[in-house]
Amino acid sequence: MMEKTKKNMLEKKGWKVGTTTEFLGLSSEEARYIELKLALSEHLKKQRMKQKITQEQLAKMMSSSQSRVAKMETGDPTVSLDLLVRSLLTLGASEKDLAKVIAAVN
Amino acid sequence: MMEKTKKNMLEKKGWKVGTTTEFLGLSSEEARYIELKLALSEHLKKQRMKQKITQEQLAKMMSSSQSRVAKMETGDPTVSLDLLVRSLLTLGASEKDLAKVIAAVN
DNA sequence: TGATGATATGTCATAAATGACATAGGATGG
DNA sequence: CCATCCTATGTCATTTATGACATATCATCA
Repeated sequence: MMEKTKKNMLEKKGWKVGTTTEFLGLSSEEARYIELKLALSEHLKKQRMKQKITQEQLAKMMSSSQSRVAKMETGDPTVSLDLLVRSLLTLGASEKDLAKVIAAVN
Repeated sequence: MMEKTKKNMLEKKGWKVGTTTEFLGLSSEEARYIELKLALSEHLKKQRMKQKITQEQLAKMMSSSQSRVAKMETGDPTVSLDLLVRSLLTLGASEKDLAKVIAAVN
């Protein structure tokens, strides 16, 4: 469950989150959507490191840039789910892998 | 597994897919990414209908428009994963629900 | 110390996605 | 037949995401 400090942390990162009350209510779609992205974000970083690949290399594999990969991994709000998923697929993730990460969010 | 006719169908819908050989090879990331979107797309339509909600109503719930919901459900290539996922969350899908749909893709 | 490699942050022009609107197509009842 | 309701398709101005670049921060090691 998300607490107030998490909301602050997210806003510091640049996320535009709704009111605190709404935010603290039983997970709005918005909050859950953000949590989903962050979960994929973390997983991406772990997977990339596990494979001993640099951001630069991953960027090249998917025709992106190092800076964008960095943003993906730091949970920058300008990064889309699309890009996160494509990154994971590029790293060899299976549909089941993705599903596992997503199912673990809450 | 995707066959040639599927590639044609996708291109008719407006998807820009790579070469046939690449496409028919063991699922490129691109193809898998597209299949993922289509799976969510279909699930969205099913869920919305199951709940007896019109595209117009769903659109209002998520501050979108009927035409965009239609595009989501018909697999229009201009629709993002983000929007598909947010739609499903709006319809009350749980993370496990999403995971299930994704895990079933192949 | 500083040099080197990796990651983070800021900015920007371009590309892509979005909501909105108009309108077409389709089904169902009257 | 034709209203009425719903869905699909096309288009477009605006918003948002993207790759690219510069530069900053950080860690490791000689």
